[in-house]
Amino acid sequence: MSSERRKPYPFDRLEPKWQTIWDETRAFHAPNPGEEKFDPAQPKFYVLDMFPYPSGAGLHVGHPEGYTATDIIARYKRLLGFNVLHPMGWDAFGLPAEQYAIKTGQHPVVTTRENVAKFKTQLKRIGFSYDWEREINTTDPGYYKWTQWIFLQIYNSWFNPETKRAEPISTYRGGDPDDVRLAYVAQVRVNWCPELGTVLANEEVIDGKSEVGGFPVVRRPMRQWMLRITAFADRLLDELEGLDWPDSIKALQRNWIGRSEGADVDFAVAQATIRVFTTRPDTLYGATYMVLAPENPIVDQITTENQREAVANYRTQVASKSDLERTDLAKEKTGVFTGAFAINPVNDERIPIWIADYVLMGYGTGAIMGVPAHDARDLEFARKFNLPIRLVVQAPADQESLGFVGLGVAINSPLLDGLPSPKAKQKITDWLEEHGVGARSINYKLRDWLFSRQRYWGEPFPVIWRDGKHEALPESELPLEPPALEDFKPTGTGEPPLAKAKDWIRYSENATRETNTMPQWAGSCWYYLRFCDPQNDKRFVGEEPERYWMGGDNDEARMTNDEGMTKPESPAASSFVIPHSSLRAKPGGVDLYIGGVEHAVLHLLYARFWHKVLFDLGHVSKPEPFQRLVNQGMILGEDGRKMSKRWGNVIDPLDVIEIYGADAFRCYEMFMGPLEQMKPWSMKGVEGVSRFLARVWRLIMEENQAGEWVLSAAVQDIELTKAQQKITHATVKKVTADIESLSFNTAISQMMIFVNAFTTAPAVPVLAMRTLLVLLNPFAPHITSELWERLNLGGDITAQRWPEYDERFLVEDEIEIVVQVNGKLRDKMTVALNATEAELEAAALANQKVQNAIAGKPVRKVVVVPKKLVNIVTA
RNA sequence: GCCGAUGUGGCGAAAUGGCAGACGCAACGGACUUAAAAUCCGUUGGGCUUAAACGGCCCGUGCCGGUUCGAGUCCGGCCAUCGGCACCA
Repeated sequence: MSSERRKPYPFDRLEPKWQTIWDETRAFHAPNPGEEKFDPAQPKFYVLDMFPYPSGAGLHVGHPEGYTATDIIARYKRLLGFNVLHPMGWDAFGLPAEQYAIKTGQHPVVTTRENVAKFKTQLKRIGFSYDWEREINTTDPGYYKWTQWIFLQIYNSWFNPETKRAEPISTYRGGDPDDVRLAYVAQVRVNWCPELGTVLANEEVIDGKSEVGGFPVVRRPMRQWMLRITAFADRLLDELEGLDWPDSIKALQRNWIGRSEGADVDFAVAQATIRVFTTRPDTLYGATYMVLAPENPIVDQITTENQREAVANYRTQVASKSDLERTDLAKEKTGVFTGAFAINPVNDERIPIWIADYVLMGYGTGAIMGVPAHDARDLEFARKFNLPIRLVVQAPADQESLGFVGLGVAINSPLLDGLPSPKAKQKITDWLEEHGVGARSINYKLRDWLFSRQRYWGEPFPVIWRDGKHEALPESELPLEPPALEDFKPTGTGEPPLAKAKDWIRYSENATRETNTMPQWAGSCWYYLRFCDPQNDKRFVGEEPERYWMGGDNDEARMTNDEGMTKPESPAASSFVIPHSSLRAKPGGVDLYIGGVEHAVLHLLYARFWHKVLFDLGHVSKPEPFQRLVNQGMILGEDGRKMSKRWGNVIDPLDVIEIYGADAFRCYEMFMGPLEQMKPWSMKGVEGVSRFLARVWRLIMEENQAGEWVLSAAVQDIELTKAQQKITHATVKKVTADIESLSFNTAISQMMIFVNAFTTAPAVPVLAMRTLLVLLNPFAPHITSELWERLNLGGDITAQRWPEYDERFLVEDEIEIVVQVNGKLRDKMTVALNATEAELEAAALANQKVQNAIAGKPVRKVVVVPKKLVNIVTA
C-alpha cells in the first residue's frame, strides 16, 4: 500500500460504479400515469426536499441531512412497492444568486449554470435516488413561463368575500376591477434596502436589516406590486389544523398571521368620527384618553390652533426615525396632545386625544382608546403624562387590579358590572352594534405581500402599462424573457435595472413593459407542482399527473393495516404483517416534505397562498400543498458553533466522502441523533459508522492472498440458529418501525446490533445477509448493491421487496422477569413464558433477595405485570 | 413580555408509566504483530464496603412538589439554554 490511507473496503471503486449503473438503467425514474412501465395498481408516495439555491459555495453538510432522510424514505417506499416521486431542482432566481454574480463580476446566467453543475455533481456523489429526468430550474424560460402564467391567474382573480374564494375577475360586479385584483399596484411604505437596491417583503426583513446580506432597511413610500394574501388570512390559519406539521411551525405561522378578535368603537369628535380597534371592548369604561398614530390623516382635521405647532414638530421628529429606533422598547413613551377631545360612546365622557408613536398606522385603524388601568403601554403613557386611570376589571383575589391585563370581572362599568370579562365583551359589543357606534371586528398582523423587486435576476412581470393603467400580457407572449443586459446591477435609485433596456421596455406605440421583477419566492411557490409534469409545454402541470401525485384518492391501493404491528397470540393466525405506516398516502399533496425551519413564514406561507388560489380556480385538486412537514435540525461544527467561514469549522461533504465514502457519510448524517434536533458534527463519529459498514463488508467478503476481495468462505447456505432467527426478525421489526417514524439513528443502532451478533458466528447464513442488505439498502445503497451482486442473489437489490417479520420468532419459551420491592429493583428471575400471575407472585416471594429486602415486614400488596415484573409492596 | 423547543455519563444519544444510559465516540486493559496501523475480545454513571476478586449496599435523568405499587416519561410550580415574534391595541 502506498502512503494513501488504506480503505476499509473499496467504496472508492464501487460507489461510482453503482451511480453510473443507476443513471444508465434509469433506476429511479418514476413514470407518470399513461407512461410506459407505470403501474396503476401501486399507491403513490411523493417525498420532497426543499430545493436549494445553487450558491457558489456548494453543498455543506446541512443540505444532505434532509436529503438523506428523504432518500431513505424514497428508497424504502420503492422497496415496499410504492410509485415514488422523488425529484430535485434549482431555485436559482433571486438575491443570493444575483449577489454572488455581482461579487464575482460574472453574469448570473453564467454563475447559475456553474453553480447548478457543481451542486448536481455533489448530490450525485452522495448517491441520492432522484429522478433526474424531472430536474427543473426556476430560471429556465420553460419554467418561468408558467410562473408568469400563474401570476396572470392571480392578477385576473379577486377574492369574493361571500364565497371566501378566489374567483375570476370577470365575476366581479363592483366598480373598477383593479381595486379588487389579487395582484395590485399600490403606493405603500415599503422596506427599501439601499445596499441591495430593492424593496423587500416584511418577511425578508429581520431586526431592521435585510435577511440577505444583513444590510440596513429603511421605510420609504413607493408604488409597488402587492399580492392580496391578507384575503386568505383566515383560510391560511384555519387550514393549518389538518396538516401534519410540527407544532412549532404552525405556531410561527399563526403568530405571523396574528389574528385578533375584538371590536371597532366609534368615538365622536367635533368634526368627525374616530374609529378605534380594541380586543378588550369590556374595558371601554376605562378609556380615559385616545391616541392616534402620528401619521393618521385625521390629525390634521382635529388639531387645535394652539397645539398645531407642537403636533407638527412631533410628527416631523417621528418621521425621521427609523423603524428600529421607533420600535426600541427600552425607550420612554412620547406623545403630544392635539387639543381635541372625543366622546366615549358608552358614557358620553369627554376624553383628550393625543398622538404618540407607540400607535402604528399600519395596524387596526391607526387609533386606540387608552385604558391605562389594564394595558401596560397605556399605563406607562398615562403615568408619564398624568392622564387619569380608572379600574374597570377586578383581578382575581391574589392579584393587584391596577395594571391587571388578564380576564377578570367588570367593575365601575354600569352596563357590565359583575360580568366576567368574556361575557362583558359580548354584552358591550352587542350594545355597540345596537346603538350603531361599533361592531365586532377582526384584525391581522399579516400584511399584503410586497411582490416586486428592483432587481435583474428574477421573472419579469407579464404586464404592460398603457395610459397609466396596467394590463396583462397575452398568454401567447409567454414566456416573457428579460432583456440581455450587460450591466444588470441595481441602479440604486429605486428604478429597476430592466428600465435600462430601452428597446425591451417599448411594447408598442403607446404601451411599455413593467420593469420590476418578481421576488425569489415566486419560483418556489409552485415548483412541487411542476415536478409532477416537468416537460409539459401546454399547461403548468398536466391534469392527470397533478391528480395522481398531488391527489389523495388512491386509498384502495394504500399500503396500510390499521391493526398495526400487534400480533394475535395464535401462531395459526396470519404470520406476516405489513407494518402500520405513518407515512402512508394521506389525503392530498406532497406526502412528506423535509426542509429547514427558516422557511416557516416565507416559502411555506407563500406557497400555501398560491396553492389556494390555484385550488379555487380549479387548477389543482387539493387545497393544501404539503400534507406532512418535517424540519431537520441544524448541524453545528465540531466546536459546537454554527458552521461558518468565520470560525473555520465548515465541513465539506466531498472531503468526508473522499475519506469514508458516501455510504458512511449518509449513515453518519442519520446516526448523529434525531433528525429534527440540532447537533454537532464529529469526524470520529463518521469513523465509527464507517467501521460498521466495513464490518458488514467483511461479514461477506474476505481478502485473498493476492489482496483481492473475494466472497468469504464463512458465508454459507445454512439454516439460521434460533437466536439468529430471533435477532433477524427483531431487526426487521425495529428498522421498519424506525424508518416509519423517521428515527433513523435507532434503525442504524439496531443494524449494528445485528451485525455485531453475526461477527462472531463461525458461519454466516446467506439468508440473514440477504435480509440485512435490503434493510440497509436505503441507508447505504452502494455497498448493499455491490454485496447483493457479489452474493449473486439475483436481480438488482433495488428491485427487491422489503422483508417482513414474523412475531412468532420474537417470542421465547422463557423470559426474564424483574422483581421489585417497593418499586426498587431487587432481582431478576427467568420464568416460563406461560407462568401464571400466581406462580410469578409465589416465585418472587420465595426469592432470597426479596426476603432480605422485605426484612420481615408484612406484605401489603403484590403487583404482577405479566411478562414484565413483580412488585412487592410492604407496609 | 408573548409563543415554541430543549435540559439524561467525559461526548453524540437510547428508553409503549415497569431493569436508566441500548448503539456509537472517547478512554483504559488484553489478543494478533518484530513494531505500528487495521482488526478482534473485554472494562467503562458516581460513591461506599472489601487486602483483592466475587458479592453486597447507597445515590443518580435541571430544581421543588404531586399522582402512582412504580415517574427520565404523567400533572402543577420554578430555573437555565436555544429559536421565533415583539409598543399589533
